[in-house]
Amino acid sequence: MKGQALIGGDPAVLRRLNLEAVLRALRGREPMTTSQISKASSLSRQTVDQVLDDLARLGWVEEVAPGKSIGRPARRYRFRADAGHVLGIDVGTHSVLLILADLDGKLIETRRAVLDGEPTREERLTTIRDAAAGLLAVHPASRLRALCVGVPGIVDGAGRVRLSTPLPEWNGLDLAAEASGWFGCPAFAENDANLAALAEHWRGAAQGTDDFIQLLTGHRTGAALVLGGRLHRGRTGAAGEIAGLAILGWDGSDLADLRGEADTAQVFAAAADGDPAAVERVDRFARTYAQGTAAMVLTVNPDLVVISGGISVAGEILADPMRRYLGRLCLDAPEVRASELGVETVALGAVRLALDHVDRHLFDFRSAPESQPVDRAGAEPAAAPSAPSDERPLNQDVFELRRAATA
Amino acid sequence: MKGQALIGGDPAVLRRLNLEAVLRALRGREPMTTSQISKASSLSRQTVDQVLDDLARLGWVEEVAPGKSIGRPARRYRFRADAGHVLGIDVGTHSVLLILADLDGKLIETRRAVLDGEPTREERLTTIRDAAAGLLAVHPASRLRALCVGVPGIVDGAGRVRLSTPLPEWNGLDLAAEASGWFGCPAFAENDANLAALAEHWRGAAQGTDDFIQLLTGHRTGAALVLGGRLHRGRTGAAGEIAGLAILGWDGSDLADLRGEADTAQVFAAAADGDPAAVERVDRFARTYAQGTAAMVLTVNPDLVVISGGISVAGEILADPMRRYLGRLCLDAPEVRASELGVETVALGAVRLALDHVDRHLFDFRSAPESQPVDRAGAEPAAAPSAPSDERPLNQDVFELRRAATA
DNA sequence: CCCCTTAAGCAGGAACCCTTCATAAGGGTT
DNA sequence: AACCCTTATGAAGGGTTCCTGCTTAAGGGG
Repeated sequence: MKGQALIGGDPAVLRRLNLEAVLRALRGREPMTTSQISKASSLSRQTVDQVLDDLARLGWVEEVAPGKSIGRPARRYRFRADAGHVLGIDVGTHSVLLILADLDGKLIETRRAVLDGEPTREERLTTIRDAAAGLLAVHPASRLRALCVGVPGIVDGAGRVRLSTPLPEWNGLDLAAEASGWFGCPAFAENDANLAALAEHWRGAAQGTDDFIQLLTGHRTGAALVLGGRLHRGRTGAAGEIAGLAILGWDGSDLADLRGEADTAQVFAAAADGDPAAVERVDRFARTYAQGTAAMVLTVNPDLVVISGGISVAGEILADPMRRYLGRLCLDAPEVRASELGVETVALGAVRLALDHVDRHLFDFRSAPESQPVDRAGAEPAAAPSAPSDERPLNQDVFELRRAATA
Repeated sequence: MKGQALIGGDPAVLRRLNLEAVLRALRGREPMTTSQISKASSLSRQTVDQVLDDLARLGWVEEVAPGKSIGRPARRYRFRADAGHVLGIDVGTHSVLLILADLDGKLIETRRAVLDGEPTREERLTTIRDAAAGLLAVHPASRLRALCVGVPGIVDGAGRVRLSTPLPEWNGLDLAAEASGWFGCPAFAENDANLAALAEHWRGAAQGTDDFIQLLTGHRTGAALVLGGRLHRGRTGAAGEIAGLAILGWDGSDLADLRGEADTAQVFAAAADGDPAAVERVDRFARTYAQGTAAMVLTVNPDLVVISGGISVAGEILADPMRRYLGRLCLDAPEVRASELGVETVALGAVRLALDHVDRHLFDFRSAPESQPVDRAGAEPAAAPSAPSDERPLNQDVFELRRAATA
């Protein structure tokens, strides 16, 4: 039914499976001893030992000093989060935010680049690329495994910019293909609201929730959907564009009234102090806001609605009336939370998306023909033991390692 | 991240993987020779031979007469679609439709049972169970592997009836648990609109489309969502209940006007003949209908909207104005098609859901801890070679077969 | 009746995993 | 300091699975 490959396995597939199992056990946790991994993966200690040996030579794991314990000290291994880096990029109209992170998602370094005036398509690209190159130059030992660029506008599944009002010069640009030529690593492009949703799911208000709606309201309002734990983009990446339905009022004055960022915060502050006029304005905003939201909530019946973007400064002042109105409009109202992630949200989501790609590649023992971006892997870096090559299946690497060892 | 088991593999896992690969190659196709399977699965002919031997002894495949060809005639094998049956049940207010199908989804037999008056909870259950038992009695050799019951109303993920207006006596009933006690096979319960969507995806207007909205309009209007090729139920199974938003008009008179089934067909016929009053009524209906649909379309941005239920008799007479209005309301309007499946739609979807369970069990080489229903498998049927046991992993069966052979 | 073509069957070899037993390396105790 | 206890490490043996190469079998066509 799906594009599931029919291929069944050599014994090598088994090995690959076990490489993955061990890696998965080690990933994101404290260093573990061989025996602990053996228990966790239900493999024999012997096998784990051999697998760890391979992984160590490939550079994916590393031995650390043994811990204190009774009996003979056990060797401990940790996942080498520094075996690769990923880059998340948030492109705004006048500035660009870049985050470099390791494979555990720990932020290594953040950088901001500014763009004055009205840059051309190429100028914008070059500025971003140069900023990224500068950031990478500070960490020369690292190997970039994936990057993701967030764009305000509609981006299709292949990473082409379909329609961006804030960045008109990028309309029609095949951004993913462009960026994958930069550093010889897979590159992705994605709508910024979608990335914000990924960030909330990862480290924000939507942790542990697999079905939620992410509202993003700044100068205009968009929404992103996470369903079944996965981003739902829709046919052309336009899922969540409910503002298109005039009757729901999302383009009406009730919303515009509160969307100028300068004024907004003051109104919310006044409402918090109990100023009747401000309370009334917020309430009217919430009623309209809830109406459009209800249409989406009734459609997908999510667990949660996250309010983010410039409007999220309101916090409970807005979330509270939203709860009230949604409770009236929906048979089965979801939770409502305001985002607490800051300006780094979108870039953080881009990091997550890049990491997802790395994970998919690491942990899908079938050759994973799924949605790989244009991949000009460039020259092989001579397979130094400390620099795992990226776009080949694990078992192939092991195979070549063996050959080299026996020669 | 997901509940992915960490288990890595014995050599037995490899075997299981290859059993599945061969089964998958054979499934739903014409009989194949060993060499053909070898090519399709990229396993060696030798291995395929051995695997086929196991599968034959387990009753999953069968040798058929060799075809005409040059050279030594090759033995040919086919998937034994009759190695098990599934049952799909559509429960209505006054009647119940049952379909028995084989593992290829071929319909074996259909039966209808009627229910007069206002049966109690138990009476309705008993009537259905007896009808099913009668149907199964006609095919004593078959082994029932799963069944699914479709219910008009909200059904949660565990198969409990949350809220059913047409079947009030079933409110709160744990239908899946109830039905899984009937024949010692896994049983599922699901909302009828959801099942209709599965049917359309399988053999109806939505073939080949992985993101679509299924509208179901009879006496009332509901909707089902298929996203990413999978049913999206929502938190409490209430996804698609857009009628709850009054402003969209789905509870208003424009729709009620056309929903009495007796009258409806006449109006559509008159509109097809060009009667201005009828055309006007259909157009007004379509406008309101499109408005509620647009809210969902803008939310999920699907490829297709399927119109089904009593209203689908309209065909193009309704689909056409729907296209027009959706085109105005949506930035990115999807295709619109009227269902052409008949009264068996829901029962057919129930068959599909039951088959999905069988497939998942057959083809997921990990022990598949996912969403298994209450499973009182009952007494083991002494493992006759022609009656594969169902709720155990394939490789365990093979193992026991080996043991018996060497003893 | 012989030749050609294709399939089936039978070793031989390699990769992988598991179990078992002996050995090593610490800490605590006498 | 020597001994014991605990736990980890290392090597050997056995079993399963898969692949490759070779020989044998079974048809059809000249």
